[in-house]
Amino acid sequence: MSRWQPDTRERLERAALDLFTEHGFAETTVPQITARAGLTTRTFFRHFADKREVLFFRSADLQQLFVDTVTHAPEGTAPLDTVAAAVEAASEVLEERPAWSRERFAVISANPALQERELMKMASLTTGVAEALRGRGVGEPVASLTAEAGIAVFRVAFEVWIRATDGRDFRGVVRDSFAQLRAVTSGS
Amino acid sequence: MSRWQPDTRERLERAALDLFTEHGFAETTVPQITARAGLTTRTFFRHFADKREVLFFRSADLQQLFVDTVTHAPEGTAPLDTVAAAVEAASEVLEERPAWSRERFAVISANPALQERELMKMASLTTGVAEALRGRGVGEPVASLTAEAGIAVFRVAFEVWIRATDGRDFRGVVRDSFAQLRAVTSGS
DNA sequence: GTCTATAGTCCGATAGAC
DNA sequence: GTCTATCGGACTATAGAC
Repeated sequence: MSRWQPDTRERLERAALDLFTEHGFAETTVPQITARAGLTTRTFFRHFADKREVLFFRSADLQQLFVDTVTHAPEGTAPLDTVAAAVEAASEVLEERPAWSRERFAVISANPALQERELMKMASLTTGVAEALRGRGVGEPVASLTAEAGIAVFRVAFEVWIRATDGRDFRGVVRDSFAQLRAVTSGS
Repeated sequence: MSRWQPDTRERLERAALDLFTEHGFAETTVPQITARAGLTTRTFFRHFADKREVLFFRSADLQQLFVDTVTHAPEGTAPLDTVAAAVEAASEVLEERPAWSRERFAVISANPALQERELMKMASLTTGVAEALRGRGVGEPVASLTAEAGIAVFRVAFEVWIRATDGRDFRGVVRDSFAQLRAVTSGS
């Protein structure tokens, strides 16, 4: 048994999300977060590069899922279809803890600094997907364009899904969104 | 004659970009910027919400151009074509001061915090374009999807253009990129 | 784990433009 | 008189250095 609780990261994440929800992101200080988790300020910055990062360190899992899904799509699958499969696969992550997803979304929506970080994670997702596509032999700039379009659909579908009150499942929203993207780009 | 020089913002912008280029963004302090411009620290924060914003306050012009172009496109133009026209119109802004565009791009590329802010401005651009599309009667989520796709093309085309050594004009890169997006989304 | 620099806020005072 | 822009300084939290 270790001298420290093994779930330090998770406790900090939980304490932070609770405090951000109660008092707002800007109004919560790092010492307040660590006090609630029974740790020191220094410990916080050992686990997270900055105060915002505590809400985002799980996005690495999502990126891994996207990259794996694109990489292991059946041979011959069209580039955009591999990305569509990846975005649909995200439903597993999102629908696993819907309450957490919503709470987190509410906090981020209320703070521009957090939206910036969210956009950075999306950009990282895009880069990862583009790289995976190049690994399948897709050239540039088609790989980047496909990744950008796919992540754009993810962003729009996520917003539709999280705001929906009727409990539509994420996969369905994603399928509709991809169909709409194809319709929009088919003219001219 | 006024007690203050009238071009405070511009002088701060110039001093900041010079110092960022010479020493890097993180290594440059706000007092150094204001000293070079002959002003006090406090004055900097009156003009810019934070240190990063000094590189971005001109993006409001670009957004206005995008919104106007979409809004005033000929009646009956397909949504994505109005956005394509807006992205092409950006060439005027970009090719007006190419040296400044490149210097600015180099500074932003070297710093993640600045990339976050850049992404935020792109998101704002997307929101503005989506709103303009809704003003033309385009419904949701088609308006958002079209705006996202168009700005994605802008982002990719800008990178291709700025990295190009052969002096290709921006409009041509944009046309090619839109054509590639259409090709990518036409399958399946 | 302590110490410190810098970003960024808040208070007020002042001075020219209109 | 009102509006807007400058300056001064004290203050807190973040984040990095040691």
